[in-house]
Amino acid sequence: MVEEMVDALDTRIIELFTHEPRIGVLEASRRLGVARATVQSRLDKMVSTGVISSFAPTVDPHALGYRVTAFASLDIRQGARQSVAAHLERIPEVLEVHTITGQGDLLCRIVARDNDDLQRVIDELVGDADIVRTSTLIALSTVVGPRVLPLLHRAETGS
Amino acid sequence: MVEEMVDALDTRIIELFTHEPRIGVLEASRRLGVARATVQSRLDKMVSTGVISSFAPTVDPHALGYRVTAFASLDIRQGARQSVAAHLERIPEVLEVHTITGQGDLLCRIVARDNDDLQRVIDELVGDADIVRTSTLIALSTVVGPRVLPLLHRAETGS
DNA sequence: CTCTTCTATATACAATATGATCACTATCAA
DNA sequence: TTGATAGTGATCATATTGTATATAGAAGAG
Repeated sequence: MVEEMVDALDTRIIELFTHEPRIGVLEASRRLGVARATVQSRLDKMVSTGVISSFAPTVDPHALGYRVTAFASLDIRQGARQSVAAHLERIPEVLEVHTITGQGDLLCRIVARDNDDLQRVIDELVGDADIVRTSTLIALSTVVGPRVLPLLHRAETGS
Repeated sequence: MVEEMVDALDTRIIELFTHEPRIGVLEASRRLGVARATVQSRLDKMVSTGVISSFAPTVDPHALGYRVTAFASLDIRQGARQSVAAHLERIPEVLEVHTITGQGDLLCRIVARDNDDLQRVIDELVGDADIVRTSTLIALSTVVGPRVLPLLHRAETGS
């Protein structure tokens, strides 16, 4: 797969739909001063190349009552990655797991309703015998929210 | 703010729009066997309560050529959190920053085009004199993708 | 320089979805 | 019993969509 290029128009389209997702293609084309078909085809292209991976609604765990976010780094037994991954996948509070370099083997992003609940989740997490050691960092606050728009600007052709 | 409840219909609506975001409210109501106004009002409610935080398109940094994801934990000088946060915010490759408990003070999710580029980003990152120490974990692979649907099911009323 | 290809544009049209109501019903709790 | 809340099914005018076409300009290959 080759690196996909985006230009200023692509960026503007994504920004517009990021801020006002419900406007529709026609209204977007009016706002951007281009033809409807242009917006249409740009969107299609970005979806097909994977730059836009989805238009799925973003669900906020916080609003669901999951107020605590934590990062758990797990040391796992040699060769047990597959089974541990399957174990983690079964826990809904585990939102994301990465294999990593460095001291731990896996880094998980987890959420819980509160600190007590976090303990429960961690207990469930380490309930796999192949997990040797864990260390947990609780996220106290979010300083820079999840974002990609600045990156998109940097990736833009000619910048 | 009170914890927001979701029921099975809410979950099905979100799932449907997650898998086929472009179907529209009418088609969704047909698929789910409920009235259009019901889907409409459920969506409106979930947006207003924040359960659905947005319908923004999801941009994939990987497709933009940012193939490396890393987590950097930063120790910062006492009382410099504000200025460091501002510094980090200026770096597009920094996608997310959390204040954390434990050894580090801040945890950042960063991306870069490749390993060399990651070095550049880290150099830029630590270019703030208030950053005392950093340790970086490179994400080698994603074992469990970012997800919230399983959590949504757990949060569902009566489960 | 010329040919080819790609992209954007303008326009058209039928089919469909939207937003906004409304009246009616069922359910639940006080 | 009385409200209050939610879902239903219906209507309506209007706007958007999906799809197609022909054209013009720009960029790249030879």
